[in-house]
Amino acid sequence: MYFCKPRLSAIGNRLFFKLSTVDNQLISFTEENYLKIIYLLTERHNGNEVSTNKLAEHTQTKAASVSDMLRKLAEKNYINYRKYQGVTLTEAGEQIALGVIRKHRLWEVFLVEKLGFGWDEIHDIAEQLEHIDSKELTKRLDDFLGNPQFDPHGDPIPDAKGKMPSVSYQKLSEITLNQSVVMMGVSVHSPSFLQHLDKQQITLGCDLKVLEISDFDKSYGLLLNNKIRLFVSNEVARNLLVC
Amino acid sequence: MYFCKPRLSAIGNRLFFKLSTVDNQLISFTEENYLKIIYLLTERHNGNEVSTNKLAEHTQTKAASVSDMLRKLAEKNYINYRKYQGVTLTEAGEQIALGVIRKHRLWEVFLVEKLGFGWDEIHDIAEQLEHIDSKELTKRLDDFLGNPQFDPHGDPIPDAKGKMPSVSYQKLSEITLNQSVVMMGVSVHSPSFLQHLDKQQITLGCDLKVLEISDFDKSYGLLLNNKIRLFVSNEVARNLLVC
DNA sequence: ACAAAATTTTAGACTAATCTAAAAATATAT
DNA sequence: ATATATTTTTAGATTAGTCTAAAATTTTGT
Repeated sequence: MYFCKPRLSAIGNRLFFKLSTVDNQLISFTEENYLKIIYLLTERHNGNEVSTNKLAEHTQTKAASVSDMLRKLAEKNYINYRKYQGVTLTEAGEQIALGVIRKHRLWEVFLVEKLGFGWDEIHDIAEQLEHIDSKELTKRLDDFLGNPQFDPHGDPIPDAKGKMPSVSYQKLSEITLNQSVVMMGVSVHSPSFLQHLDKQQITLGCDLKVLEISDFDKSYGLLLNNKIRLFVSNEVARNLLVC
Repeated sequence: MYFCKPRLSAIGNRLFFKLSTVDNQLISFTEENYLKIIYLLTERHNGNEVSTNKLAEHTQTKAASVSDMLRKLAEKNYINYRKYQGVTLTEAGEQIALGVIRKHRLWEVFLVEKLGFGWDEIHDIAEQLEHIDSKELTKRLDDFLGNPQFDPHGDPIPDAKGKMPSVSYQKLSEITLNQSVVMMGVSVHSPSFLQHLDKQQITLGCDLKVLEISDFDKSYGLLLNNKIRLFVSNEVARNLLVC
């Protein structure tokens, strides 16, 4: 039999819950999560600082816990942190975040393409798989999947060096009357939203022509794949990414 | 964006590092590991109690830590524990252990069959993947792999209900002169042992005929696949499983 | 510009899982 | 059979990550 200490590891007296190594720095599972969330929220806020409260909301912890963690991440030089002013990632922090996001999105491709999961079922599983620590595994998985550039939600997959494929999506809600666009992604990944799209047969890659924009509620009348008439609320239109 | 609390979860004030749920009981990552190791050591010791020191050795912790954990696992009724007398698994504990072992071995098949890893490279990665908590994922992975009964080391894979395929392997060291056998598994998974076998082209499923057993050191002279003469030490012969 | 509201940080406490050192129980050897 | 050695457990401490409550800072509204 051959065992090894798998994901808990004691360094000196210190217990780390799942480690990965970047430049010989130990990164805990929890730290990876914070960095990933900071990356995604910064991206969503066009590069602006992310606030403690926003982080508390998305890590599902309390602001006090976030403050503690921010102090720690700042000490390790993963984030730029001025008290009360929110945070952004340093270069080092961004590389770690991109590594986690890369794994998350590759696993999502695996779950959909190889195991036949729906795009509404994969998030929570990928949330676990994204922390598996093996460079070689990530590389081989990437090759096995055919080096995909985008995940099943249309999100770009960073390459091994952390470089993101460039994307220039617009929201469907920004598209004007009679324009034809291709559905490229979603900006919300909640199962209920994705299932709503499934019901209307709106899938990645489908054609959408804007036939009508309601004056009343800004809902959209669409022609799907030059065949089917359908209507989506403005809420849906704001979360559909097209080009 | 859609986040969820992935693998750390607070119940009341309690922090769990990675949870899985069996009968609504929360099982931490660490508990899963202890149960798995108790299962494997009990199996190896023909159903006899496992000692605290043996567990400390295999969990890579100290005996004092093991004692603490045993108390906890006994409280939750995962193990039968009489102080100073070692432990065995209860039915509940065994089911959890078998679930972890099932995932470990399925992932090993995936790593070798789909990603092209060598059998000497997969243990540490599977050690992480075995804790991914999703019934549906395990089921789909199992189907994707063609419902394998054995992993790349020849170890049996328990089914979804925890039932192990029955195996009746013998050690090569128990085989008598001139017998022909098929290589079915290994009882040690260390990379160095597996690489040693690779060098000699000893693989799962190969034919081995015992041509010679040295009086001096009990090493074995073998005929591999009716073609190649080779010699293995008694140490190797004891860890090759055949039938 | 200042008071009130909101946000963020600090202080102090808790849990899981570990540790070391010491005490208790069991096993071994003469 | 008893002293010694080994193994196991207990006691007390530590760390990461969380919590609540209170204090500090920033933002907002008049």
